[in-house]
Amino acid sequence: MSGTTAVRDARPGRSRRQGNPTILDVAERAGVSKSLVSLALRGSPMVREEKRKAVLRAAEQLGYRPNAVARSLVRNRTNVIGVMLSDLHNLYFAEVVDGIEAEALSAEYRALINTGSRMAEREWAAIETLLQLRTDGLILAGPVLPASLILSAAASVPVVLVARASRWPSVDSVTNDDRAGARMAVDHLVALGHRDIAHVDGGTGAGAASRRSGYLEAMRDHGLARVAAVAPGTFTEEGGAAGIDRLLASRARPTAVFVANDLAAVGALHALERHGAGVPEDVSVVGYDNTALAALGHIDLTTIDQPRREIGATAVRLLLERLDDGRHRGRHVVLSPRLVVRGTTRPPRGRSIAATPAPE
Amino acid sequence: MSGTTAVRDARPGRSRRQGNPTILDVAERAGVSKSLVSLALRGSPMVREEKRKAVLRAAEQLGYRPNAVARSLVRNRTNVIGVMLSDLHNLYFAEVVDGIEAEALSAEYRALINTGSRMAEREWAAIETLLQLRTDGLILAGPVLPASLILSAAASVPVVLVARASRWPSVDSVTNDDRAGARMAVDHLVALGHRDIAHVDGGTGAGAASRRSGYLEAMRDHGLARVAAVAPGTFTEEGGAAGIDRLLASRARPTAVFVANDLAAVGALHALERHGAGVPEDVSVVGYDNTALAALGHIDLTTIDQPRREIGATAVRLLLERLDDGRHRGRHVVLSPRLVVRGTTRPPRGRSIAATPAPE
DNA sequence: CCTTCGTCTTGGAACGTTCCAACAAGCGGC
DNA sequence: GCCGCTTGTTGGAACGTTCCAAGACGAAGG
Repeated sequence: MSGTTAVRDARPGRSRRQGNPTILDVAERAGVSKSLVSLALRGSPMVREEKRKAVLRAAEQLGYRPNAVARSLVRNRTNVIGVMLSDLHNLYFAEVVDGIEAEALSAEYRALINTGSRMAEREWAAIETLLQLRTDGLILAGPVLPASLILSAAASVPVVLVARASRWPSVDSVTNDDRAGARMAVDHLVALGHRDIAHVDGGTGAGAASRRSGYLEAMRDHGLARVAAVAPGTFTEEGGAAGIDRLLASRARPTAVFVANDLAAVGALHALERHGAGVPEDVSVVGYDNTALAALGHIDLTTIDQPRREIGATAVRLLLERLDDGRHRGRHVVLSPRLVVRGTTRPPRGRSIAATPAPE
Repeated sequence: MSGTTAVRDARPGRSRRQGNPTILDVAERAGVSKSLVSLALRGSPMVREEKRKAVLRAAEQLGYRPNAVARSLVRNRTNVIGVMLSDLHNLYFAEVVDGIEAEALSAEYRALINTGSRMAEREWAAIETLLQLRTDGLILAGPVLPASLILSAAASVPVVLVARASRWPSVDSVTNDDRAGARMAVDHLVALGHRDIAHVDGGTGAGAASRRSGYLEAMRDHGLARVAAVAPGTFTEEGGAAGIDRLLASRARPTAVFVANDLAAVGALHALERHGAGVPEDVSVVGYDNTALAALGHIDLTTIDQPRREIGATAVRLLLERLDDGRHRGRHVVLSPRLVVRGTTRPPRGRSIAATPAPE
């Protein structure tokens, strides 16, 4: 216990006091070799208790912080999962990221997010950055990139697609069963007594095609193929409003509308209001995604919920399967949606309802 | 031009065909030294055109991708700005990040995001990760961390606070002039003819205190101190609704309410509806933040806009000042908000209005 | 023909870790 | 009194870059 008479100035010239302290500074102060410091800090059982304490104390005193860059270089592994988010403004992805982070954390990985503002070029730049940083795997959430680029990324690192289907063996994917979700929406409306049910679709948006065909299938199955009507729209507020405008311009007002996502549904709500149609008295509306928007009391939208956290968690698990278990076959997971009934749907006028009829 | 008879198998044993190609593989294929490859790829003017082409071609053929990890290690600089986002679910930050990315990109930096789910502990973990990755600077967006931890991060890397004020010289900050914003809201309502203006506040949320005192000051300046009323709330939908409930329970209905943020304002809208008060016929409502929510046609909320992109861009610029110019004094930038008039405000009943009076 | 000077090009050191083979010391067994 | 084993500890090599001092090679100047 001779105290602080450490080896200290072993190197006469430069005293190593510049920049962040390294493992060597810790070693010097603790009076051991750099290797032992490395061992001790990583909690190896091969280190004598006494030395471990000395190392920990020295590290603490110096404010030592491991250099992940150096570590990654030698280990050839970063323990980082790169997440390319096509759109930060879409709340849908926020919860997916929650799932990603939780699952990654529990496997000793960190998630780093880079975004691509819905532009293919920016998305590729984001991915390129993550690849150069040598992230161990990549999760692409809602990319609008051409498939060729996705495949080229997958050539150097495991890639999982979220909210975009993949058929390739080298790229896994996690998607929602949008077709089934659309059927749920129609089934719900039919069960309430609606027959004249229209659809405002999402154009070329992710999942829009499946939702459209799910709608058409369900209508057919209920013997309503003849009244089925699809108005073109987009996944935006304006798209939903424009869809309603077009719908009402071309035909009699339906008693219910299934809109391709929540944001567009809110646009539809507003457009219906403009056209003097009350929701839900005159027209019932169903959205899709169950975003925070739908849950607002002021909007209170019946919608289809996607298990977003689960989607994110699954994406990480798929990545880890390739990373840790060395899987090579492609896996394409499809998760099931769920109907969430709120205030924008009710039986059409003239149909009684089991519960207390609305007073007004 | 003897073609492809490259030096190739200089190393007899291992043929270097494993993992990603390195600068050495490129050098071998191009028949030059690793140093020249490094120079050529970075666009040095000291490289003869002929060799540059050879290097570029070899790199292309091998699918070479620079290893940012190795580069960072030797340069002791990553060219990465770490962004700790307290809450991915808050759309307010999405646009701040847009500003950050745009500005960072134009300075040859990339932004990497890590999130902290509004929990101090998670936030610190996120920051620690970014520090271990040796990001060149840190932007903390809306942190709920204790100041001591912020300061300890600032000891090793430049730190800029967004949406949280700093007085410390070692930590810069970019905030909005919330006090001025609140005054704008009150001024607008007073100009419309309102006198009985209440406030639902944001509790301990970021900026809530300034907004509250801005409201009180403005009321005083207009000689309305006696009718000023503050109902406690939070920055959530429920908080806004609860604030209205409390307000109406304790006093006569005001003709206008200024709510501390948009989300709470939407909650207030819903609560007023519940209480049978029409907006804006009976009560005018002003929110704060001008989130996408406020702009929805169906909500159409008058609100105070913060220059979010500008806030993000400014944060990056502050960081670069420390990084490139070596500034050491603290800078605390305060940006000005702007009133956005939409459909939830109008003159109180009985007051005429210059424009066409609403027909109903 | 030898210097000197520019223009290119090169090998070696460094960055801060981890990994590995090797070593030191103690200890029991023969 | 040496062997082998276990338990700790160590220095050197490696990871893939960048940086730097120095080398190669002509061309120009004496």
